[in-house]
Amino acid sequence: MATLKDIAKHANVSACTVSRYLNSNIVVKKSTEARIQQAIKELGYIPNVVAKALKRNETSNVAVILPKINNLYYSEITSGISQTLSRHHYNLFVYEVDNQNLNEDDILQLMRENMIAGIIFIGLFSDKSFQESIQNVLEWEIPVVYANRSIPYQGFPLVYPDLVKAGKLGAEHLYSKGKKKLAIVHKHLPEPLLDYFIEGFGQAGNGSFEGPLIMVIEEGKDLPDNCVFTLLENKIDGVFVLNELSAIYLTKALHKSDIRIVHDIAVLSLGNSLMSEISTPELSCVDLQNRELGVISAEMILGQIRKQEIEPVTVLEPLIIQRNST
Amino acid sequence: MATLKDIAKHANVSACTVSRYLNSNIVVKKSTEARIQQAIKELGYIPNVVAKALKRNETSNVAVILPKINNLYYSEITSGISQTLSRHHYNLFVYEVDNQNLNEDDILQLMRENMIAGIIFIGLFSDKSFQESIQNVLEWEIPVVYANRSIPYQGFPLVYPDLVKAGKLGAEHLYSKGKKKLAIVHKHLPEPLLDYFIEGFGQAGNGSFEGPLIMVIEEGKDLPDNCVFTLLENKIDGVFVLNELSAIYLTKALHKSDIRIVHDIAVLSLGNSLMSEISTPELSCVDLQNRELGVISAEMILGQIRKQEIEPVTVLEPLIIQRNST
DNA sequence: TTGTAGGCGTTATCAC
DNA sequence: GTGATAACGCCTACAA
Repeated sequence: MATLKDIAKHANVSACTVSRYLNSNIVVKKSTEARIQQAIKELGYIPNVVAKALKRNETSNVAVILPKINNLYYSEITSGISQTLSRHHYNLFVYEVDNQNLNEDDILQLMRENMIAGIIFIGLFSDKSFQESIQNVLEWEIPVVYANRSIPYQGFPLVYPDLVKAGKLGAEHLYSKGKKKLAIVHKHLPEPLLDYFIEGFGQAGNGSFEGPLIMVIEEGKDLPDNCVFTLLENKIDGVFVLNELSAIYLTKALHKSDIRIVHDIAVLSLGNSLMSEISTPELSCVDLQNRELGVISAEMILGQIRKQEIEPVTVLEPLIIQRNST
Repeated sequence: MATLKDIAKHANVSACTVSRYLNSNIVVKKSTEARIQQAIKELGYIPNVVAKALKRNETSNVAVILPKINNLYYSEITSGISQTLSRHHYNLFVYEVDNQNLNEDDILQLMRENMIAGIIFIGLFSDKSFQESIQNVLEWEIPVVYANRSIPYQGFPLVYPDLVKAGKLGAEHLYSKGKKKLAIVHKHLPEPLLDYFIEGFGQAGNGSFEGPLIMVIEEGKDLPDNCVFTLLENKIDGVFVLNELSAIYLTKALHKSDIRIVHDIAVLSLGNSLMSEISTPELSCVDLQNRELGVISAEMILGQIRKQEIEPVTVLEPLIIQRNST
């Protein structure tokens, strides 16, 4: 395969002239340019990005670390990242950590070996090792973004949806439909995250309503135990399910028990993937803007790579999507 | 950052000894090994994969080219690929071509610049430029797999589901439920692909039943025009929808028209993502084994990279999944 | 069992 | 405007 040197020889210039011309670092004479262009065409020159990376000590590769790519929640984000990176001529590595025998340290090792230009972590790392990994990443001083992780700022850039606002929007929406007794169903959400939603509920209705009933889904289950019974017993008429899939299962369970969705109990979901749209009834939801989250994550990585000042924390505004379950 | 040379110096050996030791090309003396290990630990050595790639003229990076990552159909396949590659210490580049201003030639250029070890194409490329791209790939002689593209063998490895079998299974399933007049609904499927299904229908029931009614969904629409009306008019009692999303929309449309799914019209879907499971009613489907397809694609790429003889064409056996729509 | 030296393809430095 | 030279970090004959 033709190299820069070959081009140089063929065009009767030095390799460095070709290099600088291609990287538009210099202006060359018209005649030189023509000869170089012709050589490139004739020899079918393909630049070697690997050699370039070695010399420059940086690649154009960004890695996304996520639990699972075959999950619309994560793949929406990833698609936003992919689109943004590609527009800036960066490549995207994807690493799934769920499936595989990869732990956080393995991943970091891999990143460094491959001279990754930046890393976007999506979702939750196992909390035990999280603090240590963070430490390693910070020491390494590589561009990094934690996407979709609603935690206090600890020295690395964050992008996440405003969960308090999500809670508030959700509660307000349900109240506005005339619902009085609300519940939150969540799938083993860590305490601090859940608290954001509860805080949002508190803000809705100026605190004049009582707090929501909290119901948790055990690991490996689709719904809380005795879910429908508990809802009825507590005379709940509006449920905010903090997980799209569970929201769907809930509507199924309610339907099976002949409880009318909306009229008897309204169900509001969180996240706005295709699943909400295709389920029956179509789910109203609080849209967390996942694609946008991906786009912003990528932009923040690129900003860091280019040594620009970036906003350390970006909080996205959730949106209410009205469909047929509320 | 510590390099191989640093390790060598620190361990009082030559760089080449360290290199060969790390690549397990030689056995070194116990004492040497100990010193090297210690040096690596003390200096925190991270191998530079980029330099290695330059020297060896090959990377461990495999690229997946697909239309859309935020689509369960493709992301299931991708997840299978990711898992397999990671087990063999290969990295995965993902390129979306749908979203972006990337055409086939841009992609190929990118692949070559980055010294990609192999490429997996998922799904359909625009047919105009497809033949040309193929030509380029073949000339380049890089490992490549076309996944999920049911076409005749043209010199490059293929993995795809047996669509004739899928059609046969689907028809047999519907017949076995007592359905007599079947229809196929497809979303602008290219002629040859559609013909596979029709052939499969022919094989079911030993040709003693009449051929299915073919209904096509126009670009940008969810269902064929006058879909329900046409089904009723033709007294169709079993529909095989060759697109999961459309199958869901069809059940919705039928429900809206007060037509009983299963009893009046059975709906069979193609593909077995989470969507089939969560829709109402839960969709029976022909499972195309997408994750398995990804796993095999990755294995075929790895086989080629390792210069092993590989099966040029792998055809996957579809499976019937019985749920509540048939 | 270990070391020496050259080169992979590119870019940066300095000179002209 | 252009060129010579060295260097990025690693691997691999070949030599010892």
